[in-house]
Amino acid sequence: MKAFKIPEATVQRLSIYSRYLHQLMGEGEDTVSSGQIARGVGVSSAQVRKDLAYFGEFGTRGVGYKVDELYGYLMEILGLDHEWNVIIIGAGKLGSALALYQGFRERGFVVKAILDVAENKIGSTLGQLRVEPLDVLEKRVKEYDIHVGVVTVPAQEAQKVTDQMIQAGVKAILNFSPRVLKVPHDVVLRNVDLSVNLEVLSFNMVQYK
Amino acid sequence: MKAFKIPEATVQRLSIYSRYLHQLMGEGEDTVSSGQIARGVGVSSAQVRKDLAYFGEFGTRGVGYKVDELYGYLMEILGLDHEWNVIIIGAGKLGSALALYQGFRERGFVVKAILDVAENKIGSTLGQLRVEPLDVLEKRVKEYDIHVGVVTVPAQEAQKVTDQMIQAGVKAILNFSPRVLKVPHDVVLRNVDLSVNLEVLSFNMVQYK
DNA sequence: GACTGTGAAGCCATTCACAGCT
DNA sequence: AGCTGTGAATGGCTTCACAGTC
Repeated sequence: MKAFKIPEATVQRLSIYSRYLHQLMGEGEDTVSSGQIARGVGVSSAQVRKDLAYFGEFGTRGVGYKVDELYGYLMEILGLDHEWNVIIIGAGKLGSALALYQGFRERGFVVKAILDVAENKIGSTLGQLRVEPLDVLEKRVKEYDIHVGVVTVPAQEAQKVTDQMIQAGVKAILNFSPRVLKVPHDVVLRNVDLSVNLEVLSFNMVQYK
Repeated sequence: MKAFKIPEATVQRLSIYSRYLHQLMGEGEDTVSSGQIARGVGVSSAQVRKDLAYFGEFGTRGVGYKVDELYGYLMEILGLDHEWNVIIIGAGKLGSALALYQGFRERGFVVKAILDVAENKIGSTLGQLRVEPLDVLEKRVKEYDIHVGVVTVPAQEAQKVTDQMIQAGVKAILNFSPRVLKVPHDVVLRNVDLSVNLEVLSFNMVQYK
C-alpha cells in the first residue's frame, strides 16, 4: 500500500467526498470539478485537490473528474470495495440502535452478532439478530470472520470486553464508551464520545455568548 | 470571556480531563500531577499543561493540582456549571436511544422533548417523554428554553429541520445525519458521522494489512 | 478559459527544554 | 527534588499561487 502517512482529517474528508459523489451520481452528473465538490461539502477546492493528490491523479486538467470513476477510486482507497463483518458488544439502547442502523449496511458494514451479559437482554431479537451471551464472543468472531468490534457497554466494563475482542482476533474497535481504551499497535481504534461532543457545543455556546 | 482562539482539540481534551478528574475524586485522590493525568487519558504531560495554560494557572509548582478544584474550573470553562435543555428531532432507533441515554443527563444535558413526522411514532413514550409532531417545534423550543437541537432524521430531511430549529431560536446543533448542514455563523454545529467513523477504521485496516 | 496538480508559504498545534516555585 | 508554566523549536496541515494541460 501507498503507506505514506495520510492525515486523519484527509481520510475523513474522502469518506464525505465519496458520499457526495454518490449523491451526484443519483442526480445524473457526469463530471465534477474540485470547486463543486468543495462547495458541496464545505471545504476549499485546494483542499479537495490536495486530499486526492495523496493517492494519484484522478482528474483531467481543464475538465474535472468523472464522477463514477472518482467514486470508484475513493471506495477502493477507503477499503469499501468489499463487506466488513461487525460484532456489537452491549445490547443497551445504543447497541440495539446501531445493530438496526441501516446506514452501516448501505456502506458495507454487516452486523453479524450482538452480545451482552445481562440475563434479561439475552434471547431478545433485533431484526434478524438474537442477543447472545458474552461467552460466545471468540466462537462468533472466528465463525463469522469478524473484522470490527463495536463497544457499547458501560465505562467500567469497556476495557475488559475490548481485551476479550482483541484476544479473539478483532483488528478494529469502535468505542462508544466514555473511557480511554488501551489497545496494541496493530489494532485500530476510534472513539465516538457522545458527551464530549455535547460538551464542545456547550463550550462554544458559552464563548460566543 | 477569554475568547482567544482555543483549539478544538484542546476543548475535547478538557472534557476528557474533567471526566478523569471525576473518577479520581471518586477514588479519594487529593492532588494530581500533569503526568498522572497524561497517563490516565493517553496524552503527553506537556499537552495537559499547555491546554490548561489557555485558561489560567491552576497548579502549584512542585506539587501539582488539587483534584476537586481543577475539576470545578474545568466544568466552569466547559459551561457545565448549569444545565442545558435539549430537543431531539427524529424518533427513529438512534433518536430514541439518545433520548434515553443516561450519559447526557449525568453531564447536565436534559432532553426536554422529542419530535418526529411519522404518524406511527407520534404518541409513543420514551421514559418520561412522549413523541410529538414536528409542528410543535417552535412552541416547545420557547416553552422549554431549548439550547441544543439534536438531528437524527434521514439525510434528505436534515437541512429542513435544521432551518426550522434555527428559526425557532436554537443556538447549537448536534447532527447525526450523514449530510453537511449549512448554519449561520452564530449557530454552533457539530457532526457525529457514524459511517465516517467506520470508514476511517476500514481505511486503516487496509493500510496496515 | 477552465481546471488540475503541486511546490512554497503560511498557519496552527504539539513537543521540547528549562527557568521558576514549593 | 518535584512539578508547573512557558518561550522556542518542531512538525504537520492548509492555503496560496501558478505552471501545466485540455
